[in-house]
Amino acid sequence: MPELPEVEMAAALARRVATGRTITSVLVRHRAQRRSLPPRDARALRGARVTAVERRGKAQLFRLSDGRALLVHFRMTGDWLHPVPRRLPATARLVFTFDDGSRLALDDPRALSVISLCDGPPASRAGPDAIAPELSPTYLAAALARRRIPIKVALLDQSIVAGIGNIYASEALWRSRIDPRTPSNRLEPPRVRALVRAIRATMASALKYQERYYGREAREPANRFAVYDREGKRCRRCGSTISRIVQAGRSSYFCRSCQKR
DNA sequence: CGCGACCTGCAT
DNA sequence: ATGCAGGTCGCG
Repeated sequence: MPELPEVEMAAALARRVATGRTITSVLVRHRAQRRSLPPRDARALRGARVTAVERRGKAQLFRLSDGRALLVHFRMTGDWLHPVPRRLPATARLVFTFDDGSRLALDDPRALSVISLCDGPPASRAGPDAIAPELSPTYLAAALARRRIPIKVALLDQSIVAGIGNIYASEALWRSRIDPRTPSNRLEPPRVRALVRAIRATMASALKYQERYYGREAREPANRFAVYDREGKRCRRCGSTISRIVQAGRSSYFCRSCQKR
């Protein structure tokens, strides 16, 4: 579930559980997670106190009182599980135990999540966060002018904007009426402005959705997305049929009649 | 650039 | 059985 809004909610949960706590043990249950967090690193986490949990794009950063940091990336299907049931679900790939006895588990059916221990604040070449004021039309226009990749592919590039993934890229382009195939350097300033507004609106509404439904299983509104995964259905704005194309190996959904190049 | 690899589960 | 999935990296 993890694009910016989902990670934001997950980070808030981790913050509530872990801030001010000392890690007493780290259990790594899957080989894939052992690759990024080898046993010696898992052991080296014992006794570390978590001073803060931050989010940068889709990554979460657990700051430790000794200056080190734990970097967590959910990739495709990761999420936090809390509280952790007595009987661990098979998909619980890693479990933290804290000094107050509480536990926090990384739940990830596909086990693609990455957790790694850094000596200091990790250097990142991520662009501005999708909900940060630094994502200005001026900044984005300049970044887009430097390439000529399709705008949908540009939105997935975390070094341009951090936090947007495959779903919200399609959603933001639909909102701003931009064809996902438009070369990034051919977007005129007014359309870049519209795109920035659309990104913010898309993230805001997803955040609102997350606040309502995060951690609950049932009752997902069927109309959550305007275009994502709606191939063949009707466009809510103009009634035409939603198309699916593949860009950079990922599905893009859009309305050919109201999204223009 | 696109494409497979990394993993597992789900729908067809 | 096949193909697909909300992400990223490294390869040719």
